[in-house]
Amino acid sequence: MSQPPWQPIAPAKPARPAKEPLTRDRIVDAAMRVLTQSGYEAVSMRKIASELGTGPASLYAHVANKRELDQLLVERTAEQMVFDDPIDPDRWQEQLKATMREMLRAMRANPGVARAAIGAVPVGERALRTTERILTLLKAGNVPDQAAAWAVDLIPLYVTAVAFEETVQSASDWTPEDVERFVNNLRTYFEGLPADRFPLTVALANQLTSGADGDARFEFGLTVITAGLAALAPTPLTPTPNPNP
Amino acid sequence: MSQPPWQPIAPAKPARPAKEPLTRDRIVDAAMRVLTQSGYEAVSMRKIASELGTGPASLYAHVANKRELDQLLVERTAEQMVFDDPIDPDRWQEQLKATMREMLRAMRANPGVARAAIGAVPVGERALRTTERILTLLKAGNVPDQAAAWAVDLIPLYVTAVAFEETVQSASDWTPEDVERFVNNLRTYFEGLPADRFPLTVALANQLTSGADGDARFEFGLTVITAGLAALAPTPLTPTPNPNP
DNA sequence: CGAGTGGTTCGAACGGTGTTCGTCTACGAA
DNA sequence: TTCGTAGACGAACACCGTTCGAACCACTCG
Repeated sequence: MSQPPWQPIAPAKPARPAKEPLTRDRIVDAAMRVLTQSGYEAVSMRKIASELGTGPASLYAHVANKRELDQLLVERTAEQMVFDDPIDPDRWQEQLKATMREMLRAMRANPGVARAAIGAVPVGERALRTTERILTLLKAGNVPDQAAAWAVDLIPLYVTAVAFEETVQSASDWTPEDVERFVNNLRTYFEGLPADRFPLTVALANQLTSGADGDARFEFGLTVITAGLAALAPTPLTPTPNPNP
Repeated sequence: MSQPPWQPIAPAKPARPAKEPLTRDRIVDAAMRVLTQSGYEAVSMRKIASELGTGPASLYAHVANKRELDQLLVERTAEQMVFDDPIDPDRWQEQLKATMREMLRAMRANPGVARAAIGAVPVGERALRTTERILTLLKAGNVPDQAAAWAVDLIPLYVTAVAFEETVQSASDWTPEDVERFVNNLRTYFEGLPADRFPLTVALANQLTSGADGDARFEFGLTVITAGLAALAPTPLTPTPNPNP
């Protein structure tokens, strides 16, 4: 009872005023706090509970299990994605890339949530806006319906996989120097391979180990996927000098 | 000293006859057994140890930690991939797809290994052959060096993500009927959305929920990635009826 | 031959995890 | 006021990865 009353300045708030009872929202809030501060590995029922000043068993009245809580975290992350750029059919490829960049940004802002997202079908309110936006952009690009629908699966899968990969390697408490040393070792390892059996791996050792630091690889994936989708359009609307009937 | 001499009946056995000592290989063998039988979640140091008739502490003389063991499982899986198709530059796109299919096949044969593979850089002997093969195929397709090098990252990432997604949803002990029911519910959910805000999601509800069963979605990803990579070639060697200068 | 020595084996334990059980409490309805 | 019930929660269960320290074993060196 040492807790002060959490009344906001205006007491006319619709929510409960004192000794705030546990709710789903408060639990997800606490989980997000732990997630952004300490990463996914640290998000345990115990830590969330202690963050709320209670025990782990209390959470189970509002959340079925940790998987469900993970799903809620994914939805929270989806809610943080903002797509305010009005759709311009002529720039659909660039806008699709920007959409994917925004998805990655939101996932990076909540390190570790990708792990929960990779197997989850997004059915939440805001995730649907992402789906609708992707479909609209692909429609603008004249991509066939079935292809567009499957792209709705492919695109989040790629973005999530990239985010997950990043969190996995950042979770192993490596310093940037460690990463650089590892990459250097990897390059010299590639260069030292028997050139008769792995000629291209040896020759491209530099390229293989470049871009490990940041976004270049992700941008490459964006380019590949966007170009691949564009190639599925029966009549390309892209600025190709192609005077089609 | 109560231990009797462990000589077997026939002393001419080629393998070690008695009380086989722990080795890395035997540990990985046991881990693979657990993995294929019970999935990744079940692969614990304790279970592996008891499979070998010992305690978990014994493993640490041969394996640094569980992450290293995971890496070894990934390498084992990579060793199971067979690429005996001689490279034919004219069919590089189809052969690239076949390579990715083989990667998925091997990962499916070891359910759960994808989870260990998704954050791991493949440096093992056999994983290098995959790398070399991908590079060779992309070279045949006239893909630029840096693009080919990054594709070596992109392609396993996609295949692994697909495999991981599959294992996640199969790990949640759903029967095929459950999956079908879930997909049906999802479709009616999409169909029932407000059509003014999610017009395309409603209209494409059927396509969005199709192909959940098997390989259609994976094949779609292959097509997109391959086409996207082909588009990066400065002078396309693909059979496109494009009389370019 | 005896003494050391360095690597394996492994029981026990530490500190963590998700989850369940059963008790208790507090509040709205009757 | 009493009752019923939903939520809170301490305690416990069955796991997990990992470490410690003692026994053990096959060697080599003196």
